[in-house]
This record gives sequence, C-alpha cells and structure tokens, in this order.
Amino acid sequence: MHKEDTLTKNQQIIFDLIDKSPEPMKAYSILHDVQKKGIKAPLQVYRALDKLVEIGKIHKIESRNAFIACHNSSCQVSKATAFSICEICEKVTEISSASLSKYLTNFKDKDGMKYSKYNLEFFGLCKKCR
Amino acid sequence: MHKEDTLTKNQQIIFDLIDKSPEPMKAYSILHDVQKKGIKAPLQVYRALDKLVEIGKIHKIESRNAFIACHNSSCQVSKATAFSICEICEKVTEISSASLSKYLTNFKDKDGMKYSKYNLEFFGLCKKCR
DNA sequence: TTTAAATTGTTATAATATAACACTATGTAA
DNA sequence: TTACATAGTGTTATATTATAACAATTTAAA
Repeated sequence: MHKEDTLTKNQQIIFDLIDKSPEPMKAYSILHDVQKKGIKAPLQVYRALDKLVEIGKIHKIESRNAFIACHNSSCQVSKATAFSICEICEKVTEISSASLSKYLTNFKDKDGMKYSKYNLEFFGLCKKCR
Repeated sequence: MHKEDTLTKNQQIIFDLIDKSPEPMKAYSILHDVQKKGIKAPLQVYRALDKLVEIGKIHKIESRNAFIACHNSSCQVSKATAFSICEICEKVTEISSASLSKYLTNFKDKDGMKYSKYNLEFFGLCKKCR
C-alpha cells in the first residue's frame, strides 16, 4: 500500500513540518517555513502537498484551505475523511469512528448510488471554547 | 425564518443567476455574467454570496469553490449540507436524506460532542459517467 | 425624522493555486 | 550497462479566489 512508500526529499520535508504542527497548515505558511531548507517556490510546495494527499499521508481541510497529517493508521480511510472544526479557535481533529465510516461508506443516495470517497467536516465549539 | 427575507438588488440578481444554473457557479464566472447588470467588482459578488450562504439560499461546494442554490425547502438543513459530486463531469447534486441528516446531527464524537452544523461531500461517478 | 444597521460602489491588494518549460533523478527492461 | 519511461525538481510567470479599507447610500426601526 501507498503509505509505506518512500517520500522524496521535498515531500519528506513538507510532511515532517505538517506532521509536527499542532494545527492545520496553509500552503504559504509551509512555504515560509521551508525556505531555509531550499524550497523556494509555491509550486514546489503544492506538488508535494498534492502527492501527500494522493497517498493519504495528509488531508486537506477544504473549508480552511489547510493541511493536516493523517493520524488514522488504516489506509482505507484516507479517501473517506471526517473532521471536527472549532469555529472559535479553529482546532481541527480527525474523527476516526468505525460506525461513522461504515454508515457513510454504505450510504446510498436516491438512485441507489454508493460512494466510497467522501469528506465530512463538522463545525461547532471544542471543549475549551464551549 | 430567514429564507423568506427579501433579498436586496445585488443579492437577487446573483441568486437568480445561480438558481437558474444547472451547475455550481464560481464567483468570477458569476461576476462575468452580472456585469451587464451593473455589478462590476468581485467584492460586490462576494458580499452577496456571503449573505446568500448565511441565510441558506445557496451553498458553497468547498472542494470546488463554487456555489449552488439550495433546493431543500426545510431550513434546518441549510447548515447541515450533503452533496454528491461526479469526478468526471463535475455534476453536483444536493442530497436530501432524512436518515442521513438525522444520523449526522445525532452523531457524537469520542468526547460525546454533537455538531448541528456540517458539510459532507461524496465523490464518485454519476449515472451518465459510469 | 433621526439614527443605527446593512448594503453599495470603488480601488487596491492579499491569499491561494496552476501553466509551461527545461532539467534531473530513479527504477526497469533489454 | 545502456536506454528508456516515469516521476520529481527548479524556475518564472500568471491565473484564480478572496478580502481590506473607506466613503456614500439605502433601509428599517425607534
């Protein structure tokens, strides 16, 4: 499976940065942080991000245009993602719920259509902000 | 409830355009189409879009940066949205499933936290593209 | 009717993302 | 080992998406 694939230099630098970050990181903030490592252009960042998303090492939080490392060990969920987002402090947490992913993976629309790929973003207030 | 609110001129022009469109519309494509009606600047479009999203008349498809009219009559779902997106033709359909919205509205995360607001995007192939 | 709130119009600019092209590294097959 | 395909890199330029700041106007409620 893909997750074990060796990352290239740029991919590794950018993954390490995102993985260490306690919060989702934006592309240009990543760019700023890796310039000292020789990554100078937005495209270098976006290419690494694209690849990391593709292989499931990171996820994009669509509503925030930001990226976080995947913390689900199981590979199936890399294209079936769910997050909770605090509307005050912007804390983002990946939800790993077997019942949720089972429900959504088995969900059929009006036409009986199933979708193995989805992205779900819940919004509310986190513990601290409540 | 908000949906019955009267729209302002710009909001009405932009809502009508989106409502008539068979597919999600992007902000600058909207701008292009409404220039003949006197809306000349991006900000005029974004302001109307923000308001229309806020009152639930339209939804933003986050993964596409595009906007579609809401076709659910019930107001509760305006902040609890679900869509299917065809990865080939980009057709987007709003899903109105009582069981889905019930499941997600009642979903509790590890900490027992519930979220009344969410956005779900399913990806796959539509009937035509399969 | 005056006053607060929302909306508008406008210019400028910020933030996010991709096109195009030349070059380099890496793995695979002859 | 060579040669070939594939993926990744570096670079410049540019496209796309979105907001800041400020003055003027409209609207609706007290």
